[in-house]
Amino acid sequence: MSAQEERAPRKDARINRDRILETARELIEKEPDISLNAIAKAAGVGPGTLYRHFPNREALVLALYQHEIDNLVGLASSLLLRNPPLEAMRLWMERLAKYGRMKRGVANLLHAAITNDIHNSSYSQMVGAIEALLGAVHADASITGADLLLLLGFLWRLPPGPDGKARGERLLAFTLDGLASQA
Amino acid sequence: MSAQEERAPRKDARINRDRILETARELIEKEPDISLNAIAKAAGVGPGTLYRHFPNREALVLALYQHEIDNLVGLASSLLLRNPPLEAMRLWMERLAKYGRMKRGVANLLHAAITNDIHNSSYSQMVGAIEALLGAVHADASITGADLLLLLGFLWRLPPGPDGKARGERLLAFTLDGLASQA
DNA sequence: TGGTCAAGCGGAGAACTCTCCGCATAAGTA
DNA sequence: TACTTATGCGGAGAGTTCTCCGCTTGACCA
Repeated sequence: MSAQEERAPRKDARINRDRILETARELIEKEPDISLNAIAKAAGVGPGTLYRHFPNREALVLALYQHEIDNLVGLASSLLLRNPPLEAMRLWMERLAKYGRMKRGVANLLHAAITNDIHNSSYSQMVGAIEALLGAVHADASITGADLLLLLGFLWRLPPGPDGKARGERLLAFTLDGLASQA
Repeated sequence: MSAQEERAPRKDARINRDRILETARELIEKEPDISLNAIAKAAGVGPGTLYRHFPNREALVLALYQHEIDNLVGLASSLLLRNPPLEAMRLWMERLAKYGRMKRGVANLLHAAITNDIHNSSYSQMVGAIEALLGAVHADASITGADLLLLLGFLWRLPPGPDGKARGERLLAFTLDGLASQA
């Protein structure tokens, strides 16, 4: 039972958090490898404050891209409304691939979300979206949503450039064929 | 043309390299996250020396496991001699999975070899082994050896424990089904 | 409005990775 | 053997990640 009452955060804490995020967005855009200390300084807070809000670089980047993850998650259900299941799956994966290619940030953050902290909410959202797609394709899949997300990890480890794109497309086609043949 | 004569390394350099490797093998066994400085100190060399021989942690771990990579590469051809292609492929992948599970080192190092340095010899050896297996399964595969190695990356990103093992087995079966249905 | 106290802050500092460069020395040369 | 030189060595130190803890302050209550 014991529903632990999470007291709302203090206002200054919220302000600091927002300032850090805003500053980080600008600085990381310019220079992806900028140090967290430098971000803290630019945001006008101490390093301790930054690290309290975001325990490591990945957590910070994750927060930066939370919005885009939300989009991706929402996309799954809307694709399912308008398309046959396999087609929805294909379209969704292509969008995922696009994120993986464009923003290496999304890439690493998803990997981090997957590996570091299994109770991470972004991770469960993503798994949920995939489960929905997978369930539409066939009710009793041999692999789970989490399995598939892990498998799709290749999308954010592709080398940059047209070569990487081609490899991503081949592997995606391979994966979809596998899913289709199970249906 | 210009075949640049690589002069043989100095004897003391070779000795130091070996001492570092030997020390690293012992220390990393006990404590995987031990600092490179600590390894250098234990090996009786300065940090600079360690970093000259191995530019970063991954390069060092890669050197430690070079022997096991050689084994894996050799295994591919001997499996092909004794088994039908698909079975050889299956057995080889299972061995790969075992390495991935047992030694997280092999894991990360392979990832590093794949992503960082495309001209890395361990990487090309592995791709070669996979090409051989793939070629035996079907002459005109839609995916390349490098593609498949990238796909198999899930093997060294599995969570530890029985849960991870089960997931690995499911994904491996999925992958093999896909390869088989292309044959 | 003043008092209480937990939430939150900042920065000193520990530990680490990796680089740079002056010095030592192994390996060729005469 | 004595000389030369470029290969390799070591460690100081710059830059980074992340932690710890004493101090500050916002939020709630009387």
